[in-house]
Amino acid sequence: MFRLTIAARWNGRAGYEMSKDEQVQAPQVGAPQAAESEEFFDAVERGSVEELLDAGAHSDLDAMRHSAAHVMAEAVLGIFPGAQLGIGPSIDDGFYYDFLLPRPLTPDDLAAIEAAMRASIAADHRFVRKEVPFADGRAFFEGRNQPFKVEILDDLAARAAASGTALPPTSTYEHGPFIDLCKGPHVASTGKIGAFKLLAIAGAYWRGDAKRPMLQRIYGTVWPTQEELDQYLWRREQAKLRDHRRLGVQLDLFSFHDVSPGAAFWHPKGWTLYRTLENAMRELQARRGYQEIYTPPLVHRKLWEQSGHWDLYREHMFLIEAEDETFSLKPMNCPESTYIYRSRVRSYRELPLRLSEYGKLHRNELSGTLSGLTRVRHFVTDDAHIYVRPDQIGSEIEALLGEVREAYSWVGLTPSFTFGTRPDKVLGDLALWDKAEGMIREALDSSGVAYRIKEKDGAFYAPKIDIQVEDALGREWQTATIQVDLVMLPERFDLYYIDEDGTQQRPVAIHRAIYGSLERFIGVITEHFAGAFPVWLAPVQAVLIPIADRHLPAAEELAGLLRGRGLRIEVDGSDNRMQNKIRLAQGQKVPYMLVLGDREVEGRSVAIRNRAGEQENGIGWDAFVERLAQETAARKP
RNA sequence: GCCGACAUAGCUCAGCGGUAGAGCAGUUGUUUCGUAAACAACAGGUCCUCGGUUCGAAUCCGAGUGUCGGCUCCA
Repeated sequence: MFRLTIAARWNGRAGYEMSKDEQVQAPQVGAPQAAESEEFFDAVERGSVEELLDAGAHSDLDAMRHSAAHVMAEAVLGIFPGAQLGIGPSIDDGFYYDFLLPRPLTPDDLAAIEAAMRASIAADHRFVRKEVPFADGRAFFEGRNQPFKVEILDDLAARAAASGTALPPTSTYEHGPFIDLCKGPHVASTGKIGAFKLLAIAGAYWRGDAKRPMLQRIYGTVWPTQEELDQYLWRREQAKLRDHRRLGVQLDLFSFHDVSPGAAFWHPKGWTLYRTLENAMRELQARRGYQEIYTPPLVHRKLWEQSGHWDLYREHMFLIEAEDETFSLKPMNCPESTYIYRSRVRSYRELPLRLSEYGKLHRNELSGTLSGLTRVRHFVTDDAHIYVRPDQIGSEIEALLGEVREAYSWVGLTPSFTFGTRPDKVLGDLALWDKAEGMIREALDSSGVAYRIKEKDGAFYAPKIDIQVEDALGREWQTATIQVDLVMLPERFDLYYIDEDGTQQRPVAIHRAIYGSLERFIGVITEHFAGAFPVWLAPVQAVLIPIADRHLPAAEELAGLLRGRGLRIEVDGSDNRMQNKIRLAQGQKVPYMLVLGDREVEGRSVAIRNRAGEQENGIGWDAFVERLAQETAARKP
């Protein structure tokens, strides 16, 4: 329920598939009484989708949302009699409907549509389900000039023919003047639709296909009561306050400029955060037997021809001509690491060989997809390529899953795992793909982690385990990835090692990133923490606040002690009043404000205020230095 | 890339054919203060860029760029 409409941005494909099912083939499940159960309202308040499902009320709210979509379509047809209807499913928190209209919609149109919807709801039309023979149904929608509905029906017919089953009857729902192809379920009558609001107009390709017509989609939200609608709108406002793009400006972390779309300019505080994350990972990697490398960002096209990127990834690469030769800014680190692998003959004793790299990557993403730090054209991954013997794959993946869990515990995120299988366009022998998929499945199963399967979601060179995290608002982000590559690096670059028996053997390459892109990871955790980063990550860990000028030397002295331990400290030596200094530090979400006045200077102590407003007075300097150093080292979220 | 919207001071925004505005931030001065805003003065703009309409354009129209909401894509 906390899930926002904008969540569709990160979940677009799933949303679309759900909508198709919804419209055409979802089984009918109804729980009409559940909405009144106490569990239901508790779950709404807690915002838990899972609990809602448990309470059995999901489908009832769903029915209300889907019904609201029908009422909206009725209103749109009233205003644009020739409108052609696409699909109109319920989604998380609301609904949408797609229309082909003679002109673009304006915000004024939304107001008019809302008014017409209110009239329909006030009229309390009953929803009536009807089933007619397929041919009659098809003729009906054809006669009404609804080609998209006819297409849906034809698809159903084709599917029935393919599976040898009988043509299904056409099911429609009718309320008042409006009739739609629909499986349901719906609420009993339009009057049962609660408080709603239309939220946005957007373009959407018919059936999600960029080659098909662009329809106009109207998003709306609907809730059982006005109060719940108001709460939802309030949560949307709150979500905007923790948007990393806004916090990036407020906290002086980074900025974006039109001279380099899709690439962040990192300010001192943001870069501090960035390096702190990077160095924490370096520490983990040193402990886990990695060796860091660095390879050139600008590479000749022949490398990409050899790796397969030229055929399958070129559209995402920035190309550069120099002296009649074509180079590319690297979109991935992987191929170049093979040059280091091949720089001498490798023994089986060296494996696993774990080469990590913080490589600067550029990918030419479509301009319309760019979005803050979470979708950029330039970024850095905490990448590594691990060359292993085939028998080491299982243990290596298990170790990697442990690394993911450790790193995510630093920021209090719970990773969830997805297994992405072979996509349509791939490199290499399908038998090798089957083998690699089998290895991943085995490792996942033996490590005991719960995982989902996403068909055809692998990379073009390897199946993969993707790691998603939810931020504090329940939105899901893809960050880490673990890929088992039998093809691109080992085969295409002809890698081998000398085995125990003196024979040449092919290694397996595991590609992995734990934060994924540092940029995206920082975007996610900024929203997760609403900018209030934990002590170990905060760009400024404490601000020292002298009450009057005469306390400034003592503040500088304490700052020196803290900085001597590598801690990140600012002294507010301005002539603002103490109250204002505290206000500014709160606004910057600094973990600790240390006030020094006459009492503190005399006793070499500080008055500590944390950003939650909690107060501790008379803490000795040495004790505080020790405490902050320990909290920093602990890397607690 | 596609559909739509938006672009005014460092930030948040008002102005919407007739001399460019506010709050915060900034600078300077006064103030030296005990847990979320001391007081005053000053300064700050190619109203995104280019072109058009008009006696006159921040304002209307067109193109470009960027951003935002979606769609498609997403290692």
